[in-house]
Amino acid sequence: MAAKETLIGAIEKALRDLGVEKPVAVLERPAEMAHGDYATNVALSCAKQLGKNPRELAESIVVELQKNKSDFVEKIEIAGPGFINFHLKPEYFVETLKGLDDTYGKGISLRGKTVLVEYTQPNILKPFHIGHLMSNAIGESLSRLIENAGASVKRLNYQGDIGLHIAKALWGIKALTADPRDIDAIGKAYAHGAQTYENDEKAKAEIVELNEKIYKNDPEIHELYEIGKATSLKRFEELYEILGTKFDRYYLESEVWQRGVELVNEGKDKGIFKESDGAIVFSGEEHGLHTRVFITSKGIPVYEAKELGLAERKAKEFTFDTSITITAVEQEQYFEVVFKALSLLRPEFAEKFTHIAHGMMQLSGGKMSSRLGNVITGDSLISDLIEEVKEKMGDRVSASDTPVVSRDVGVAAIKYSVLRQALRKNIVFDKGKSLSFEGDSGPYIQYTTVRAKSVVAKAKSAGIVLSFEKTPEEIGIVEKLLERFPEVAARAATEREPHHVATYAIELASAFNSWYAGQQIVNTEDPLSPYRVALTKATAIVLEKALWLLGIRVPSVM
RNA sequence: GCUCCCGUGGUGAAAUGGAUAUCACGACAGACUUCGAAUCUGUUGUUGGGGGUUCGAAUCCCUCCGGGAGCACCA
Repeated sequence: MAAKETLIGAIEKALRDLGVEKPVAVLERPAEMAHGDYATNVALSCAKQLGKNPRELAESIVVELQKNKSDFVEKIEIAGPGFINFHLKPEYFVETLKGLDDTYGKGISLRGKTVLVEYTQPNILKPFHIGHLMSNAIGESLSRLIENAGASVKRLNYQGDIGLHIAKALWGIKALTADPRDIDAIGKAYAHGAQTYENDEKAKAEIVELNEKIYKNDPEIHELYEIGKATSLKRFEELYEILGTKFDRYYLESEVWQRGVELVNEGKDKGIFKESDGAIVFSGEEHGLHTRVFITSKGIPVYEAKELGLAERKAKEFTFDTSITITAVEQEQYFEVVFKALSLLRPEFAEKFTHIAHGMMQLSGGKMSSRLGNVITGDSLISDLIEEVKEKMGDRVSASDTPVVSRDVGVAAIKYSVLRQALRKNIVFDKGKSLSFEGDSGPYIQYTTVRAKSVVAKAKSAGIVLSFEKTPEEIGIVEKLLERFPEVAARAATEREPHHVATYAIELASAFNSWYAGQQIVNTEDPLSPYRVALTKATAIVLEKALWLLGIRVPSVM
C-alpha cells in the first residue's frame, strides 16, 4: 500500500513538472504479471491535453521518475501504446512475507462502523431450499468481508412464522394427517397445501380463513402450530451449525407484524399510504415504482407491512450505520417499494437500509418452487454431497475424522460454487456437474491448504527453521500474489462481491501447486529450504484466511 | 405491454474503460521408488448482431435479438 501511494505521488510530481495542472495519477495492477507490479496510463490520458504523442510523453515522464527513483523500484519500462510499468524489487515482496501473520489482510476502511447483515430467512413449515443455502453462503461471506474491513457486524436472520404460507402448511398437515415432528412430512404437507390453494377454490377459502385464525392465535391450531414450528426451527439450527453460521439475533414475523400494522396506519394518516379496494397500498408509481399492498382488504398485514415493523425493531435494538438485507433478485423491486415507503415514514432511516440482490438458483428444467414441490432442498443437497465426499475419501482419513471432514469438504463445494461468480448472476443448477471437487472448486483450495500445512509440519520435524535470510534470485508468482491479498479483500468488501476472494484463492492455490511440483521444499541439504518452507507457511496462512472470508472451513486432513 | 437484470471457447465462469481476453471442466497426450496425485505438465478452442462515445470498449450510450426476474391483497 505504501508503495502505491509513493508511486502515485512521484507520478503526479512528474506530471506537474511537465506542465499538467492538477494531475491525477491512476495506478493499476496489470492483468499480466509480466507487465510489472504496477502500471499507469497517465501518458495515454494526458497526451491529448499536452498535444504530445503518448509514447514520447511516457519517455519524458520516465526521465522525471528516474531522477528520484524510489528505493523499492527495480525498473521502470514503457510498453504498448504508452503504459509505464513499474517492477518492484524482490526485497519488497520478501519484506511483506516477513511480517505476514494471522492478521494479514485486515483492513481499516470500515473501522468504527456497525453493520447489520440479514440473510438466509427461511420460513418455518417450509423446506430449507437451495435458495436459502445460496443466501446463507453469500450473507456469511459478506459479513466476514465487512468484519475484515474493520466493522462490527451483527448477523441477523428473519424467519417467517406467520402468514399465508403457514396457513397452507397447516392445512396440508391436517389434510394429510402428517406428523408435525417430521421435517420431511412438513415439507410435503406444505407443497400439498400450496398446490391445493391454487387449484381448489373451496380449499383456498379454508386456507384464507385459517390464516386469519393464525393471526388471532386461535387455540384450534395453536398446538399443531407450535409443534411444527419447533421442528422447523430445530432443523434450521442444525443446518446453520453445518454451514458454519452463528446468528446474533433471530427475528420472527410474529414479533414484528403488529408494529408493522401500526406503522402503516400512521403512514395512512400522513398520506403516505392510501386505501384502494379495501386494502391499504403504497402508490409506487409516483416514485417510478409499482404499487403494492401492505395490508389486505381483510386487515391482514402482508410481507411489506411486516418489513416496516422489522426495520423499526432493528433500529430500536441496534445502533448501526448500515443495515443490509440479502435476498434473491426476485425481491429487488419489492424492496425498492418498501424502502421508499420506509424513507417517507422515517426519513432518518432513508440512507441506512439497503438491499443486496443475488441471482437465482435455477434447475435446468425450470424454476424451482417449494409451492410446486419441484425443489432440491438445501437439506438433501447437503446430505447428498457429504455422502459423496465420504465415498471419495475412502480410508484416507481416520473413522473419527470422517464426519467432520466430509461435512467441511461438502459444504466447501456448495459454498464455493455459489461464491465463485458475481452475485447477480443466476446459477443453473446441475447436481452432477456444478459441484466439482477438482480444479476450480472449494475442495481444491482446501486440499492445497491442508497439503501446505502438512509440508510445514514436516519441515518442523526435520528441524528446518523458517528464514528469509537466503532468498532466491527471482521472485515467483506466489510471492506476488501473496502481496496482493489485502487489496483483494478490501475490494471484495467495498464492492460487496465475494467472488473476488474466490478468484484470488483459486489463483493462489493454483500458483502454489505449480511451484510445489517444481522442486523440493523440505530438504535439509538445500540452503533455500528455509525460505521455501516460510513461503509455504505464508501461503497456507493466506489461503486459510481467504477461505475464512468465504465462510469455508479448512479440515485438518482430507 | 411496462420496469429491472444477464448474454464471454463445446460447458461453467474471470477480467478497475487499458496491453496478446484469463481460469476451470470436457477431450487428447504425459508425470507417483520423490515433501499429500482431491495434484502437476502439454495440446485444443471464445466477447449475441448492428451503430455510437473514446487515444483505447467484454466493460459506457442507443438499437435489435436471446434468456431470467418483477408488475395488488404470496413471501
